[in-house]
Amino acid sequence: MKRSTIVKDRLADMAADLTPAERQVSDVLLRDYPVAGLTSITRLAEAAGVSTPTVIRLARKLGYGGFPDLQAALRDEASAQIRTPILKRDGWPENRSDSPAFQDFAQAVFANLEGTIDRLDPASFDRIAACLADPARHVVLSGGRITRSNADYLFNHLQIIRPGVTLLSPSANVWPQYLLDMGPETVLVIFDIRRYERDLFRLAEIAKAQKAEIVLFTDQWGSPVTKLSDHVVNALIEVPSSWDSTLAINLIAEALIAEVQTRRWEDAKTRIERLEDMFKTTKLFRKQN
Amino acid sequence: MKRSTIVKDRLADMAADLTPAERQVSDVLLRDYPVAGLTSITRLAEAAGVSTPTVIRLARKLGYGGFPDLQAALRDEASAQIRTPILKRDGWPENRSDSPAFQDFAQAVFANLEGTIDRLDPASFDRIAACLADPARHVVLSGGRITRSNADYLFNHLQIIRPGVTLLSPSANVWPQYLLDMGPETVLVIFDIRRYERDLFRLAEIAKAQKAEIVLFTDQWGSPVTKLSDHVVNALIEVPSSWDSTLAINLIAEALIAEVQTRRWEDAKTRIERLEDMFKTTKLFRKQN
DNA sequence: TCAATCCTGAAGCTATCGTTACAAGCTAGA
DNA sequence: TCTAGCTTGTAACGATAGCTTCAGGATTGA
Repeated sequence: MKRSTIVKDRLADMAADLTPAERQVSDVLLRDYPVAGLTSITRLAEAAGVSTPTVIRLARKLGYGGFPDLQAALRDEASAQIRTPILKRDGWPENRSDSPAFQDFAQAVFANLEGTIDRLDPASFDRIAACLADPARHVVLSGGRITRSNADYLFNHLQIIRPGVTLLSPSANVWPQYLLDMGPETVLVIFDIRRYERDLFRLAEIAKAQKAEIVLFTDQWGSPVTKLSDHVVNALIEVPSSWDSTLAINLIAEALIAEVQTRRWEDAKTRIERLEDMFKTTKLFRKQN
Repeated sequence: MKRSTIVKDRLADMAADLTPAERQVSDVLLRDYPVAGLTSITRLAEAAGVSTPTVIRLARKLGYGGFPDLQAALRDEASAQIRTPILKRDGWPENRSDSPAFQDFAQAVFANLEGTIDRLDPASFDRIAACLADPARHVVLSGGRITRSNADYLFNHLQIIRPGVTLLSPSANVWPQYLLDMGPETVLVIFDIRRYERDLFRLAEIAKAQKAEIVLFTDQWGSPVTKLSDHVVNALIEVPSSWDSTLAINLIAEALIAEVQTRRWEDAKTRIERLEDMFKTTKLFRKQN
């Protein structure tokens, strides 16, 4: 019989050959499997009411070199059990000829999206949506070197849904004039992932001093702006590339757009209809060219 | 702020106050959470590439008396996570109070991403990457009302990696001057999802007449530009919202960026280093403000 | 009852762990 | 450029873990 790599199976296989004291250890292990085995040998022995050598003898009987080996096996199992299914999804299309690099990349992105949703506080999401949906508030968006694209994306949609949306220019030297008009009714949305940008921090500082409400989209480590922010979205951004992936940020941005749109459906509807009309008009003009 | 008993939450709360080395530890912990923390402090430190005192400092910062305390907390969490019945582990993180709308949205996005990857022809992906990585080619990008953000995103990154990248202005009336310079060495990247834009089609027509190679990012139904394009990426964009989700387009764009970067690593490396230098210089300038 | 065998824990040893103290290195601001 | 403060790793230390040895105790069969 080939020896199973699963500790639980080995315990079952050897059950008949175990001594009473060893069985007590086995019981404790199985009661909170596999985490129970992840303490020190001393504590495990105490929990089972036996001595430490007994635990070692059990580990050896199961085919491990010693207790640390057994523990490593248990740790691997715990890890495998806890990992969310999407990570180890057997759903990855077989018979595909994607490069391993592409597959790794895609896997990482999925893990990031999942992890980001996992960390997102639903209540916080609601509050952000409420800010952005409030027509009385003025929304100002700003991003950094890379994240300006994300800011642009959110801006692009928000602007269609509601009035009073401004995208700050990437160059910081024109910001002061916008800062002039910021007050308690302003919602400042900042995108700042590593490497965090000093200018954005200063922007947040001044805006905060003027009582603006700050929404921050950042990475898992958190921009310094975090401590100035009223609402923070932490997105996972690491992928097997020398670039960071801002896909998770866009996911939340899109979800917010959908939510905001729902909240102010009546207003947005007419607004969009008017917009469509204008586009049609523009097109007519162009036909003359 | 009441201190959460969940290590993950504490990490998130403190994220902004962590030092770079501590962040590395945090990273390792979260990557295989919570099991990664169940080794010895030495191994954890090694895995994170830091020294053991750093791990202890992190543990203290999170409010634990020392590493063993932190580890005990992690073990409890691992135990709790594994004990929970297989609940709805399939797919959605358990015990979350997300609105159904948000869940539906996220589910749809995941389905879109998977479907998009599924439809993507690896060979085609490679050919597109080859075009974009070829320094002899000139890359021109253009998007529509919504997709200009996607074009901007790809532009933003490509520009850092390689020279000869141009983003067309959203206003079609300045396109002709760019069209003047298009030839067989030009790669024109067009983003066009419903509602497809006539201007983009004309742009493609003229570019095609001048022998430019055309790469098209579109939706599952296919923009009219398809018939003029040499390479087409069809992304799924439907979500339960009155908006379309361009997340799948960004996924492919990001994957392409990673691939292009890999292909021209040597060149890109020095280019990025020079860029970093310039940014540092700019910072020095800014200090005078 | 006795002897042979097996089971078990106490005691001690060594390697490793977790911790502390301190100094070098780095960064930010003047 | 220089200084103050922060960050980080090195080195040294007790404490603990994991392991070995060995002897007491239980069990079994004659």
